[in-house]
Amino acid sequence: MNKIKRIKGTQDVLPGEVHNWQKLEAVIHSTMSIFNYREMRTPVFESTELFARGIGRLTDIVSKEMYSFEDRGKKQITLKPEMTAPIIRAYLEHNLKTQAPLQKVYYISSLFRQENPQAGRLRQFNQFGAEAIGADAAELDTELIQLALAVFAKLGIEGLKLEINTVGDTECREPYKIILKEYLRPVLDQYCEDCRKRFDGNPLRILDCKKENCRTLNRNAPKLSDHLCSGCDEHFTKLQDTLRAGGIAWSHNPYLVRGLDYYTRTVFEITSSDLGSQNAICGGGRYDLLAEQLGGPPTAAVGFAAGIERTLMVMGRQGLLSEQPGRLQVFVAPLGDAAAAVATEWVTKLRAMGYRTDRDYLGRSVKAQMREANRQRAQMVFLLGDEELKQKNFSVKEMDNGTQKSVSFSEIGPYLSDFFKHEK
RNA sequence: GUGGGUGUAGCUCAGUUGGUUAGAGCGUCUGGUUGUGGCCCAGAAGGUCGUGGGUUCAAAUCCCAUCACUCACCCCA
Repeated sequence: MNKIKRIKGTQDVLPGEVHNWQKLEAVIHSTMSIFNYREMRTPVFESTELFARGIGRLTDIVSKEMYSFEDRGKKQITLKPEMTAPIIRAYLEHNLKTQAPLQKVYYISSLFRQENPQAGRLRQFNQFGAEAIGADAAELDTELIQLALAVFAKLGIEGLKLEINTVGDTECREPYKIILKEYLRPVLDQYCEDCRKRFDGNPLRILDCKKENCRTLNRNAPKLSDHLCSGCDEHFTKLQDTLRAGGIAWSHNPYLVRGLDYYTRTVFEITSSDLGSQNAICGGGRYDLLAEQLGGPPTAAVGFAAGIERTLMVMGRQGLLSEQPGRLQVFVAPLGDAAAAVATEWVTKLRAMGYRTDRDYLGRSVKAQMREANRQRAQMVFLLGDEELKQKNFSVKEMDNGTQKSVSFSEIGPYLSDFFKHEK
C-alpha cells in the first residue's frame, strides 16, 4: 500500500511548531481586543453566488481559483476564498446595524483558492483580518492600518512597507474608466493579451500590469488622481493627514490597484522583503459598495486581511519563532507492575493539583524513562520502585541540578508547591 | 495554465569514468550501571535509490516517459 499524502498546497502544522501559531493567535486576539474589535466566525462554505457578486465574476479568484461544487441538493457551493464577503453577508443577514451603527469585527480563518502553490501561496491558507462596517470616516481607514501594524509590531516584526492609494468611488471612477478607455482604445493592440482582456471588464487593472511594454504605454495614460471627485479627494487627503498624525510612514503608489472589485477609495498593502516573490503580508481598503452588491442598503465599510503563513514566514526569517514549547513539570517513572498501578493514582492526583504531568506507558527501563523525561525537558522525575513502595515515598530527581532525594507521599503536596513557588 | 530546479534512510545530504552486500551526520532503539537523563563510547533497526520502460554482461549513475515536490510567471494573503 502506498501512503496517502496531503493534498497539494495544504500544510500540516505539527506538534513541534503549533506553539508559534498559538502565540500569533494570542497576539491577534489581544490586539483586536485593545482596538475594540470583536471576533466573528462564518461557515467554511457559502453559496457560490455570494463570491460571484461580492468579489466580481471577472476577477481571477472567481473566474479560475475557487473550489466550487454542487451539493446533493443541487446547490452551488464554494469554499470561501476570502472573508470580507461572508462577513458582510452575515452582517446583513443578522441586521447587525440594528445593534449598533458601527460594527467592528475581526476573524481568523482558513481560506481556499486553487492556485499553483509556491513560497507563501497555498491552496488552503489562513488569514486574520478586521472589518469596520458602518462609517465612511477616513480616521477609520487609518485605524485599520494602525491595527494591522500594531499586530505586526507586537510580534516584533520589522522592516514592513506600507503603500496606499485611492481608487475613487462610483462618482469618479466610472467617468474615469471612460476617459481611460478612450485613451487606451487606439493603442490597445500594443498591449499584452492579458491587458486586452482586462479592457472591457476591469480596465484599471491594466494600470498595474507588470510587463515593461504595458508600463511604458501607461505612462501617458490619464491618472485617476487627476479625476477624483471632491469627496474622494477630501477622503484621501484626510487619510494622509491622520496617518501623519499617527506617526505612520507610508508611500503613495498611484498604481496600487486591488484584484477584488469591491474596493472604493482607500486601498493599502503592507509588504515585507523577507518573503519570496509573494511579498504582501497584508492588504486592505475601503469597500463602500459591497453591501449593496449583496442586496443590502448602502453601507460604508473598511477592512484588511493578513496572511498568517506569510506572517509566520517573516517571523521565521527575522528569528522570532521559538524552538521550545513549555516544559513538563513532573515525569512519573514506575518500575514494575505494582509501581505502575500506584503511578496511575499519583499521575491523576498530580494533574488534579494542576501540575503538568506525564508518565511512562511503554514499560521501559529506568534509563529509557529518564531519557524520555529528559527529552520532555521534565523538571523532575518521580521514581517509584519496590523500595519506594515499601517506604511510601518517591525518589525525586530534580533534573536541572541532578540531585535526588526521598519525598514521602504525604509531603509531595508541600514539596511541589515549594519547588514551583516562583511559577504561577 | 506556462516555465526552471530537485527527487537516495524519519530529517539534512554524500555516492568517483556505469562494476559485488548503497553510505555519513542528526534522530530513533539497545547496551556501556540490579534502578538513573544530558556529554561520551559501542552496537542495532531503518532504503521499492519517486515510478514505469529502454540501453548494457552490469544502472542510484546513461536515455525516454511519467508522477511528486519546489521556485517563478500570473494573481494574491
